[in-house]
Amino acid sequence: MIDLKALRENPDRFKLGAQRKGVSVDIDRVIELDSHIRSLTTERETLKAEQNRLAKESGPKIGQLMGKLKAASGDERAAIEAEVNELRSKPAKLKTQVSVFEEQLALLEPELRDLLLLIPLPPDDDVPVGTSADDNVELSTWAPEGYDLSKSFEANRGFAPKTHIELIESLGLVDFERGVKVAGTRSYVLTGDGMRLHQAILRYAFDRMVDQHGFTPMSVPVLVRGEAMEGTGFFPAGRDQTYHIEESKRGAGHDMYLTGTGEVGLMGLHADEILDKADLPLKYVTVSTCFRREAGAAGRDTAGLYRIHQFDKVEQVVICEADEKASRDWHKQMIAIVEDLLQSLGLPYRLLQCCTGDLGVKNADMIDIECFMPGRGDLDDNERPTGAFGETHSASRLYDFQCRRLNMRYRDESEDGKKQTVFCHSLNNTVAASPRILIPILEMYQNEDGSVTIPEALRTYMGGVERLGED
RNA sequence: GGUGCGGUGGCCGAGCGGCUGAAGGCGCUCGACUUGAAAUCGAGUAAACCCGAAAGGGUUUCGUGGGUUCGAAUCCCACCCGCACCGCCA
Repeated sequence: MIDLKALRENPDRFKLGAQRKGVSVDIDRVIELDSHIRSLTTERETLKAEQNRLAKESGPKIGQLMGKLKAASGDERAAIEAEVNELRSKPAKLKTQVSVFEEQLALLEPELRDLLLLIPLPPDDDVPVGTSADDNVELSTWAPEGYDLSKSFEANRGFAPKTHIELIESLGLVDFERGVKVAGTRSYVLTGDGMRLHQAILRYAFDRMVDQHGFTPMSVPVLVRGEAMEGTGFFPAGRDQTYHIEESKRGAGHDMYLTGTGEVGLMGLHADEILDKADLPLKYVTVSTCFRREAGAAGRDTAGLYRIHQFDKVEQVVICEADEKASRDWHKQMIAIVEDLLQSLGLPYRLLQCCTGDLGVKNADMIDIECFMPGRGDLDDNERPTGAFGETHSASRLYDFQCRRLNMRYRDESEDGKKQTVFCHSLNNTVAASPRILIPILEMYQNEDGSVTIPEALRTYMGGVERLGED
């Protein structure tokens, strides 16, 4: 949720932001509704104040008169009754007047709310303007000693790489056929060492977050109420991407949704809370199963483990004070954590500055981290892939966009010493999403004989196994 | 699935038609005492929105929505959520 006051003061900033993000939303209508609602509100409140005043004034009088009435009779009685009726009628008149305004407001307020939910957070000025992923900007690359990203995998290693799909098949790590049998397209079953490697990377990443980076480990619901989806900014825009459990159709009180990221559960934890400033920043890590419908991605990445409906992800979330510098610093730190992890695994990667058109409604800034996948990319003359980077991580900086929607605040003192409540800032970043991360691991660690070496860091999580596919 | 109970401020908890934006406690802030701290004592301390340069004023909010009433945290209705016990069960 954006700040309505800020929009009122500077609508152009939000118009430009929406335009740069490629989101079409009628901001002029929002301004019109807002000013209309405010003038109606003022009138209603004036009447209401008068009504309250009268009620306070005439209440005791009515009480007194009613007392007298008991003892009175004849003309005196009639006079008292008339006076009581008079006293009662004034507030009643106001009440009908108030209800006229209330009816009008009841029509306009939901419209404003619905529109507000659609207005994107304007991208920061230092985010490059662009319309699609093609306009994203590479910031840096990293590769382990002895691997030169400017050369092909074959030039580096002396043999042509197999794709992760080929390696998976020959090593028996995944059963796609049976996955599809059980759950349909884009489903899979990790088998044997495939499942073990999947668990190994998740646990390795999770443990590092807790042990080395001091994040608080959490388990969170992946089946959540709509409020959590809306609060985190995934609704209404991302409804299509979300599995919807229509429990209300079965008589339950409300529907449920399967989350596409642990971010939803983690951010939902403190919704509607006023936090203690001393408790910030909150640093949470969770590992959760993620569900994505991948609507609109029909035909893209249909083979292999790249684009699937269900996966597991270690996710980091930071909730910090409302300070741009703090947000920016945490963003860098959270990216550094991932770089450190990837370097410990010896996986080549690059940092990609997402352009405005690739940000989504809730981000001010987003850095994607892409691992190098030798089995991806365009095909060469021999119909073999030439290798390409593939997104494995995404680091978002959201300012107070989510915390406004979630109503997550903390107490602070303003410069003049006054106490106030402030919306927190939030950030999130992938730590490791598997099985997608298995793609670069398998493809980069493959050997000429078709075996795959287990990265050293993961071996303790693999019962000491050093190599898959060894005779 | 059955039965019972309940949802009040940052937290706990009282109130059960007007004097209640809400007792009391905890927490927090400031002050006194103290070499300092603890303890103790005193004062203060809800949120959102609107008007205002500010001082200040107004409206709303006791789960949500509707109703009764001159007036509702308090009465009525519907809904949501939670807890306890029983049944079933990983």
